[in-house]
Amino acid sequence: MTASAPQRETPTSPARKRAHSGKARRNDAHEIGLDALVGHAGYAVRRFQIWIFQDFVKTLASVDIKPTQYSVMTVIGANPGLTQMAVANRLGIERARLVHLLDSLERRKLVKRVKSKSDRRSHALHLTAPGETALAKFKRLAAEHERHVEDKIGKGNREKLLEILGGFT
Amino acid sequence: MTASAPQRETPTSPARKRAHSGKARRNDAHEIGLDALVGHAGYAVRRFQIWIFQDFVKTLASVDIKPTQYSVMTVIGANPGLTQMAVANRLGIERARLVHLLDSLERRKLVKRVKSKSDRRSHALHLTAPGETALAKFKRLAAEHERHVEDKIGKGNREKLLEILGGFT
DNA sequence: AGCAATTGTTGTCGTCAACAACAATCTTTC
DNA sequence: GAAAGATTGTTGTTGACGACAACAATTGCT
Repeated sequence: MTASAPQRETPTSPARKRAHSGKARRNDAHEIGLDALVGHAGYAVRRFQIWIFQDFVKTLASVDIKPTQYSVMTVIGANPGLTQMAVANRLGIERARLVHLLDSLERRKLVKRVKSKSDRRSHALHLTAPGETALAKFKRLAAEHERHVEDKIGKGNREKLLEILGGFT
Repeated sequence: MTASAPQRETPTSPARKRAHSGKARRNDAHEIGLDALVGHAGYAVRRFQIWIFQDFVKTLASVDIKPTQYSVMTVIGANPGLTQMAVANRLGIERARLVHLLDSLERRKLVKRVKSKSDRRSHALHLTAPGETALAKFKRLAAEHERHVEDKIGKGNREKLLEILGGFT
C-alpha cells in the first residue's frame, strides 16, 4: 500500500485548477483530463457500446425493435425449434428475462411457442409467417445501422473490430 | 449464406434414452448458428463489454470498486476541484446519478464535497488523503485487469481497439 | 429588481442482470 | 417402478442504471 509520497499522481500540474471566476464553462467537457481513464479498454468499449446501442434503437425505431429482441428473433429464425433454454444460453441472457422478451414478441405475433412433443416441459420456438417477413425488414434496417457504424469508425476499422471481438459471439 | 439449422432436439423418438454413457451433452450452446448476428458490431461489442465489465469487477472485488466508481475517482483525482456537473458531463452520466455515486464514495471517505466559494450552488470535488492512496491501489488493480484484456484478445489487438475507439472517450 | 438559467438533490419510471422459489416434467438411481 | 434429483418455464424480488421531472438555493442577465 504504500506510499505516502505519491509518485505520479497528478501529472496535470497544480495550475490545473480551472479558473472558475469568470464565465469560462460552456463545453469544456472535453477539456477535462481523463488521466488514466484513457488507455482503459473497458471505458472506451462502454462509451462505444452506448453509442452503438442508441444508433441501433434509433435506426430501428420505426419498427420498435431493440437489440435484444432483434438477437432473439435472429437466432430463432436461423434455428427454428430451439427451446427457451437453448436460446437463453446461446445469447447469454437469463432464461427468466427471455420469458418476458418472448411474451412481448408473441403478443406481437412475431414468434410462437409450440409445445414440444418430446419434452413436455419445453417449448419449441418458431417465427410466425408475419414474423419471418418482419425479420427480413429488421435485417435491412440493421444493415443500415451497420453502415452508420462504418461511417463512424471507418469501414476497415469496423471489420478489424469484428475480427478482434469475433471470439465473443 | 447461412445454412439452415441442423440443430434439433431428439427428433421424436418414442424411447429416447441416451443410448450411450451417461454424461449428457452439456452445453451445445455454441453449436447453434447465429446467422446474421455474426457480423453485427453491436452484438460483438455488447458481449465483449459484458466480459470486460465482469473481469473488472472481479479483479477489483477486494477493494469493492466498480467501473463507474473508478472512473469518477480517476477524473476527480486528475482534476481536483471539479463540480459535479463537470464530472457528470465528462463521463456522460446523469448528474442525478452522480449524486448517489458521490454519496457512496463520500461515506467511504474516499472523496469529499467542498462548498465552493465562488459559486455557492456547487461543490468542488476532491479526493481525501486516504482516497488518494486508495486510488493508487485501484489503478494497480485496474492495470492488472487491463493485462487480462491483453491475455484475452492479444496485446496488439487491445491497442488497435483503443485506437479505433479512441474518439469515444 | 425581476426573470431565466444553473446546480445539487430527490423522486419516479422503465430497462436490465442476478437470484430465489415454484410447479410441471424428465432423468437417474436404487 | 417409485423415490430422489435435475431441468424447463414461470413469477417475483432485488439492485444497478439511464432518462426525466420537479424543486430549493443561488447565479446570471437585462
